[in-house]
Amino acid sequence: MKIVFMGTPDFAVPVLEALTKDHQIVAVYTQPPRPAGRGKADRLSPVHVRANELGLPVRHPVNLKSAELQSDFAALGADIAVVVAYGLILPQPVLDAPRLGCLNIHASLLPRWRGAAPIHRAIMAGDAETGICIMQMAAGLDTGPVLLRATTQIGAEDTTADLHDRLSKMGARMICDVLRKLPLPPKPQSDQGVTYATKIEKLEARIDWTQSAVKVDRQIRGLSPFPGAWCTIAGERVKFLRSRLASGQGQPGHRLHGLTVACKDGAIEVTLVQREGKRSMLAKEFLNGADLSDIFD
RNA sequence: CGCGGGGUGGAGCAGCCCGGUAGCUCGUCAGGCUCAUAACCUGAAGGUCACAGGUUCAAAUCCUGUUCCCGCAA
Repeated sequence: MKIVFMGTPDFAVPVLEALTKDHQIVAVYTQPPRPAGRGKADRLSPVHVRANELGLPVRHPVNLKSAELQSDFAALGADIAVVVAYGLILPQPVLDAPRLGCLNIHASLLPRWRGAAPIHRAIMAGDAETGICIMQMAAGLDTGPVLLRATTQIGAEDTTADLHDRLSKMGARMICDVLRKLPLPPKPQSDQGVTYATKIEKLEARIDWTQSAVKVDRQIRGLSPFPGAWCTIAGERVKFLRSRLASGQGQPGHRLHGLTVACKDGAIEVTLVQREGKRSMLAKEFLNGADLSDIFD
């Protein structure tokens, strides 16, 4: 099939790669290069980079509001568009342009966690499972009818990075399935159980040790690796990237032993950390180095 | 040229400001102790101190350039 691919971050890359095997990608749409990272230099999106490597034509409009851009899109004559974490609202004319419409890969069990950060939110909420939904795109935010759905368990020590990886691969496999089996019966989303996965704010990353151990643990795992939950130790900012619940009691923020820290109730054990200016390291390695303050805040 | 931290035996760090025998916590290897252990004791191996210049009697340490890694911000 002739496919238009629309996506931006790493999550979308495996999907693009999978599609190129059996289909013709007539264009790749992605977010425009923006100044990012350390230098301030314009940086291409991960999808943009991969598309270049694959020799695919890339388009990166700031939005799709103009009639001209919309007719350019329609002129591609695609059978279908596959959209995954693109980051732009698609106007109705765009949704209608491909012969078979637009399909979206969403990393949650819709209608739960519609929106921008479904993986982070699922972990932070302590969900036992999440998954992938492939839906026929409609006007609203992640409201379209679902064509294919699959679930995966969220392990007690899973981080967003872990799930992100797993779900990305699932999505890639599933979209290929869907394209092979079309047409599939669209199943409208329930209007019960709708929740929204709002964008992650930097402010959410600061650890508050007066929260329960369960919440702190979910926060650490949910925000790993980005933006990374953190606190300060003797004035130095330290990110915690993996953790698990531990036994123990104490003053919130006080280190009980190793990297086991007391919360409001119970404690958590941090297993992967990253100091400023350093790469991430196992708790064991971290503990070999500096002698630690006993109070984290 | 957005701000900033760092590259020291296999790992994590100290030493650098105030140049002059390379140290700590682990790991590894050998031996000992122990019913046993991620425990303990003894000993050993292992480092061109990122790279290249410069200053100096002498540079991990001071100066310059290069390169790689990372935090903030976006």
